[in-house]
Amino acid sequence: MTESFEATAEIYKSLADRTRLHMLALLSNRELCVCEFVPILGLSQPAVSQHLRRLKHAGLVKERKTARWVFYSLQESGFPLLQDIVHQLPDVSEDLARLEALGQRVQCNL
Amino acid sequence: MTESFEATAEIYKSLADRTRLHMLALLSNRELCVCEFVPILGLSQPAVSQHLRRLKHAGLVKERKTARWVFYSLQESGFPLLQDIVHQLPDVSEDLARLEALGQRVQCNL
DNA sequence: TTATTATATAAGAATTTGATTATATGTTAT
DNA sequence: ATAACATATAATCAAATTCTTATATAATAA
Repeated sequence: MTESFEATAEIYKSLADRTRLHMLALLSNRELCVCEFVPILGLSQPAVSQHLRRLKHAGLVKERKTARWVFYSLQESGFPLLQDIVHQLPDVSEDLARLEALGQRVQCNL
Repeated sequence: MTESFEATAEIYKSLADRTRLHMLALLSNRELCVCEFVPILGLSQPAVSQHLRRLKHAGLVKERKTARWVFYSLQESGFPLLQDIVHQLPDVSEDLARLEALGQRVQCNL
Protein backbone atom coordinates (compact mmCIF):
# COMPACT_ATOMS: atom_id res chain seq x y z
CA MET A 1 0.00 0.00 0.00
CA THR A 2 1.17 3.40 1.00
CA GLU A 3 4.18 1.83 2.78
CA SER A 4 6.17 1.64 -0.44
CA PHE A 5 6.20 5.45 -0.45
CA GLU A 6 7.69 5.75 3.01
CA ALA A 7 11.31 5.53 1.86
CA THR A 8 10.81 8.30 -0.69
CA ALA A 9 8.87 10.36 1.86
CA GLU A 10 11.89 10.16 4.17
CA ILE A 11 14.02 11.80 1.47
CA TYR A 12 11.52 14.61 0.97
CA LYS A 13 11.19 15.08 4.74
CA SER A 14 14.90 15.72 4.87
CA LEU A 15 14.39 18.40 2.19
CA ALA A 16 11.33 19.89 3.91
CA ASP A 17 13.14 22.50 5.97
CA ARG A 18 14.56 25.85 4.90
CA THR A 19 17.74 25.43 6.95
CA ARG A 20 18.58 22.09 5.32
CA LEU A 21 17.82 23.47 1.85
CA HIS A 22 20.17 26.35 2.62
CA MET A 23 22.81 23.83 3.69
CA LEU A 24 22.46 21.88 0.45
CA ALA A 25 22.71 25.10 -1.56
CA LEU A 26 25.97 25.90 0.25
CA LEU A 27 27.30 22.39 -0.34
CA SER A 28 26.61 22.70 -4.05
CA ASN A 29 29.47 25.22 -4.07
CA ARG A 30 32.01 23.39 -1.89
CA GLU A 31 32.38 21.18 1.16
CA LEU A 32 31.94 22.91 4.54
CA CYS A 33 32.68 21.99 8.13
CA VAL A 34 30.10 22.32 10.90
CA CYS A 35 31.64 25.47 12.32
CA GLU A 36 31.36 27.23 8.95
CA PHE A 37 27.63 26.62 8.78
CA VAL A 38 27.07 28.15 12.21
CA PRO A 39 27.69 31.86 11.43
CA ILE A 40 26.05 31.63 7.99
CA LEU A 41 22.85 30.07 9.30
CA GLY A 42 22.72 31.92 12.62
CA LEU A 43 21.87 28.77 14.56
CA SER A 44 23.49 27.01 17.50
CA GLN A 45 26.16 24.40 16.76
CA PRO A 46 23.98 21.53 18.02
CA ALA A 47 21.15 22.62 15.72
CA VAL A 48 23.55 22.55 12.78
CA SER A 49 24.88 19.11 13.74
CA GLN A 50 21.35 17.76 14.06
CA HIS A 51 20.36 19.02 10.61
CA LEU A 52 23.50 17.51 9.10
CA ARG A 53 22.75 14.19 10.79
CA ARG A 54 19.29 14.23 9.21
CA LEU A 55 20.78 14.86 5.76
CA LYS A 56 23.39 12.16 6.30
CA HIS A 57 20.80 9.58 7.34
CA ALA A 58 18.82 10.41 4.20
CA GLY A 59 21.97 9.74 2.18
CA LEU A 60 22.11 13.26 0.74
CA VAL A 61 25.46 14.23 2.25
CA LYS A 62 28.62 12.43 3.28
CA GLU A 63 31.25 13.39 5.85
CA ARG A 64 35.03 13.49 5.87
CA LYS A 65 36.80 13.77 9.22
CA THR A 66 40.09 15.65 9.26
CA ALA A 67 41.94 16.71 12.38
CA ARG A 68 39.27 18.16 14.65
CA TRP A 69 36.93 19.12 11.79
CA VAL A 70 34.20 17.19 10.04
CA PHE A 71 33.65 18.32 6.47
CA TYR A 72 30.34 17.64 4.78
CA SER A 73 29.71 17.41 1.04
CA LEU A 74 26.88 16.45 -1.29
CA GLN A 75 26.36 12.78 -2.04
CA GLU A 76 24.88 12.94 -5.52
CA SER A 77 24.45 9.19 -5.60
CA GLY A 78 22.09 9.38 -2.63
CA PHE A 79 19.07 10.33 -4.68
CA PRO A 80 18.61 10.48 -8.44
CA LEU A 81 17.08 13.97 -8.42
CA LEU A 82 19.48 15.58 -5.94
CA GLN A 83 21.52 17.34 -8.58
CA ASP A 84 18.40 18.87 -10.18
CA ILE A 85 17.02 19.81 -6.78
CA VAL A 86 20.07 21.71 -5.56
CA HIS A 87 20.44 23.32 -8.97
CA GLN A 88 17.00 24.87 -8.58
CA LEU A 89 17.81 26.46 -5.20
CA PRO A 90 18.68 30.18 -4.69
CA ASP A 91 22.31 31.20 -5.16
CA VAL A 92 24.33 31.47 -1.95
CA SER A 93 27.78 32.41 -3.22
CA GLU A 94 27.35 35.69 -1.31
CA ASP A 95 27.17 33.76 1.97
CA LEU A 96 30.47 32.08 1.20
CA ALA A 97 32.12 35.30 0.00
CA ARG A 98 31.10 36.99 3.25
CA LEU A 99 32.51 34.11 5.29
CA GLU A 100 35.80 34.10 3.43
CA ALA A 101 36.12 37.87 3.66
CA LEU A 102 36.69 37.30 7.38
CA GLY A 103 39.48 34.83 6.68
CA GLN A 104 38.67 31.38 5.38
CA ARG A 105 37.87 29.59 8.57
CA VAL A 106 38.27 32.26 11.24
CA GLN A 107 34.74 31.65 12.51
CA CYS A 108 35.81 28.23 13.76
CA ASN A 109 36.09 29.36 17.37
CA LEU A 110 32.60 28.96 18.71
CA MET B 1 19.15 34.77 4.85
CA THR B 2 17.50 31.44 5.18
CA GLU B 3 14.09 33.04 4.52
CA SER B 4 14.57 32.85 0.76
CA PHE B 5 14.40 29.06 1.10
CA GLU B 6 11.06 29.06 2.86
CA ALA B 7 8.97 29.04 -0.33
CA THR B 8 10.87 26.05 -1.70
CA ALA B 9 10.69 24.33 1.68
CA GLU B 10 6.90 24.65 1.54
CA ILE B 11 6.88 22.68 -1.70
CA TYR B 12 9.04 19.92 -0.23
CA LYS B 13 6.91 19.86 2.93
CA SER B 14 3.92 19.10 0.76
CA LEU B 15 5.90 16.16 -0.70
CA ALA B 16 7.14 14.97 2.70
CA ASP B 17 4.33 12.52 3.42
CA ARG B 18 3.78 9.02 2.04
CA THR B 19 0.05 9.55 1.59
CA ARG B 20 0.55 12.66 -0.54
CA LEU B 21 3.27 10.96 -2.59
CA HIS B 22 0.85 8.08 -3.19
CA MET B 23 -1.78 10.60 -4.31
CA LEU B 24 0.62 12.22 -6.77
CA ALA B 25 1.57 8.80 -8.14
CA LEU B 26 -2.12 8.07 -8.71
CA LEU B 27 -2.66 11.44 -10.36
CA SER B 28 0.21 10.77 -12.75
CA ASN B 29 -2.10 8.15 -14.30
CA ARG B 30 -5.35 10.10 -14.43
CA GLU B 31 -7.48 12.59 -12.54
CA LEU B 32 -9.33 11.24 -9.49
CA CYS B 33 -12.15 12.49 -7.31
CA VAL B 34 -11.92 12.56 -3.51
CA CYS B 35 -14.12 9.49 -3.08
CA GLU B 36 -11.82 7.41 -5.28
CA PHE B 37 -8.80 8.16 -3.12
CA VAL B 38 -10.60 7.02 0.03
CA PRO B 39 -10.71 3.23 -0.59
CA ILE B 40 -7.26 3.17 -2.20
CA LEU B 41 -5.56 4.98 0.65
CA GLY B 42 -7.62 3.49 3.45
CA LEU B 43 -8.10 6.84 5.16
CA SER B 44 -11.15 8.84 6.20
CA GLN B 45 -12.65 11.25 3.67
CA PRO B 46 -11.65 14.32 5.74
CA ALA B 47 -8.05 13.11 5.88
CA VAL B 48 -8.04 12.79 2.08
CA SER B 49 -9.56 16.26 1.64
CA GLN B 50 -6.97 17.77 3.96
CA HIS B 51 -4.07 16.20 2.06
CA LEU B 52 -5.49 17.43 -1.23
CA ARG B 53 -5.85 20.93 0.20
CA ARG B 54 -2.16 20.86 1.16
CA LEU B 55 -1.17 19.81 -2.36
CA LYS B 56 -3.44 22.45 -3.87
CA HIS B 57 -1.99 25.23 -1.72
CA ALA B 58 1.49 24.13 -2.78
CA GLY B 59 0.35 24.48 -6.39
CA LEU B 60 1.03 20.83 -7.22
CA VAL B 61 -2.56 19.89 -8.08
CA LYS B 62 -5.61 21.68 -9.45
CA GLU B 63 -9.28 20.89 -9.04
CA ARG B 64 -12.22 20.63 -11.40
CA LYS B 65 -15.72 20.61 -9.92
CA THR B 66 -18.34 18.60 -11.79
CA ALA B 67 -21.77 17.75 -10.48
CA ARG B 68 -21.21 16.67 -6.90
CA TRP B 69 -17.64 15.54 -7.47
CA VAL B 70 -14.36 17.39 -7.28
CA PHE B 71 -11.71 15.93 -9.56
CA TYR B 72 -8.06 16.57 -8.84
CA SER B 73 -5.21 16.45 -11.34
CA LEU B 74 -1.51 17.26 -11.45
CA GLN B 75 -0.51 20.86 -12.09
CA GLU B 76 2.84 20.37 -13.82
CA SER B 77 3.36 24.13 -14.01
CA GLY B 78 3.30 24.34 -10.20
CA PHE B 79 6.91 23.27 -9.76
CA PRO B 80 9.64 22.76 -12.36
CA LEU B 81 10.67 19.36 -11.02
CA LEU B 82 7.19 17.94 -10.45
CA GLN B 83 7.21 15.82 -13.59
CA ASP B 84 10.57 14.25 -12.69
CA ILE B 85 9.47 13.72 -9.11
CA VAL B 86 6.26 11.85 -9.92
CA HIS B 87 8.07 9.88 -12.60
CA GLN B 88 10.43 8.51 -9.97
CA LEU B 89 7.61 7.25 -7.71
CA PRO B 90 6.48 3.58 -7.46
CA ASP B 91 3.94 2.37 -10.00
CA VAL B 92 0.32 2.37 -8.79
CA SER B 93 -1.56 1.15 -11.85
CA GLU B 94 -2.54 -1.89 -9.77
CA ASP B 95 -4.39 0.37 -7.33
CA LEU B 96 -6.42 1.83 -10.18
CA ALA B 97 -7.05 -1.55 -11.79
CA ARG B 98 -8.36 -2.87 -8.49
CA LEU B 99 -10.64 0.14 -8.10
CA GLU B 100 -12.02 -0.14 -11.60
CA ALA B 101 -12.56 -3.89 -11.26
CA LEU B 102 -15.33 -2.98 -8.80
CA GLY B 103 -16.98 -0.71 -11.36
CA GLN B 104 -15.43 2.64 -12.26
CA ARG B 105 -16.72 4.79 -9.49
CA VAL B 106 -18.80 2.42 -7.41
CA GLN B 107 -16.86 3.30 -4.27
CA CYS B 108 -18.38 6.78 -4.30
CA ASN B 109 -20.92 5.96 -1.60
CA LEU B 110 -19.08 6.74 1.62
C1' DT C 1 48.92 17.46 31.75
C1' DT C 2 45.64 20.87 31.17
C1' DA C 3 43.11 24.05 28.34
C1' DT C 4 41.02 24.91 24.05
C1' DT C 5 38.57 23.72 19.96
C1' DA C 6 35.22 21.09 17.05
C1' DT C 7 31.62 18.06 17.07
C1' DA C 8 27.92 14.97 18.81
C1' DT C 9 24.32 13.58 21.82
C1' DA C 10 20.66 14.12 25.46
C1' DA C 11 16.81 16.32 27.58
C1' DG C 12 13.13 19.44 27.44
C1' DA C 13 9.84 23.06 25.47
C1' DA C 14 7.19 25.09 21.63
C1' DT C 15 5.32 24.29 17.18
C1' DT C 16 3.68 21.60 13.39
C1' DT C 17 1.68 17.57 11.47
C1' DG C 18 -1.70 14.02 10.51
C1' DA C 19 -5.24 11.47 12.06
C1' DT C 20 -10.11 11.09 13.99
C1' DT C 21 -15.12 12.42 14.81
C1' DA C 22 -18.66 15.83 14.29
C1' DT C 23 -20.74 19.07 11.48
C1' DA C 24 -21.76 22.31 7.57
C1' DT C 25 -22.51 23.08 2.57
C1' DG C 26 -24.08 21.94 -1.82
C1' DT C 27 -25.68 18.79 -5.50
C1' DT C 28 -28.50 14.92 -7.21
C1' DA C 29 -32.35 11.65 -6.70
C1' DT C 30 -36.89 10.26 -5.04
C1' DA D 1 -39.50 18.82 -0.05
C1' DT D 2 -36.79 15.30 1.70
C1' DA D 3 -33.18 11.99 1.61
C1' DA D 4 -28.77 10.52 0.05
C1' DC D 5 -24.26 11.60 -1.61
C1' DA D 6 -19.70 14.18 -2.15
C1' DT D 7 -16.88 17.36 -0.16
C1' DA D 8 -14.95 20.79 3.15
C1' DT D 9 -14.05 22.65 7.60
C1' DA D 10 -13.62 22.66 12.79
C1' DA D 11 -12.20 20.74 17.05
C1' DT D 12 -9.27 17.59 19.29
C1' DC D 13 -5.36 14.69 20.26
C1' DA D 14 -0.99 12.02 19.62
C1' DA D 15 3.24 11.98 17.37
C1' DA D 16 6.95 14.25 15.03
C1' DT D 17 9.88 18.37 14.33
C1' DT D 18 13.10 21.87 15.61
C1' DC D 19 14.96 24.61 18.50
C1' DT D 20 17.52 25.51 23.09
C1' DT D 21 20.95 24.45 26.99
C1' DA D 22 23.80 21.14 29.20
C1' DT D 23 27.02 17.67 28.70
C1' DA D 24 30.13 14.07 26.54
C1' DT D 25 33.84 12.88 23.32
C1' DA D 26 37.90 13.52 20.76
C1' DA D 27 41.73 16.04 18.77
C1' DT D 28 45.09 19.87 19.01
C1' DA D 29 47.81 23.40 21.59
C1' DA D 30 50.05 25.38 25.53
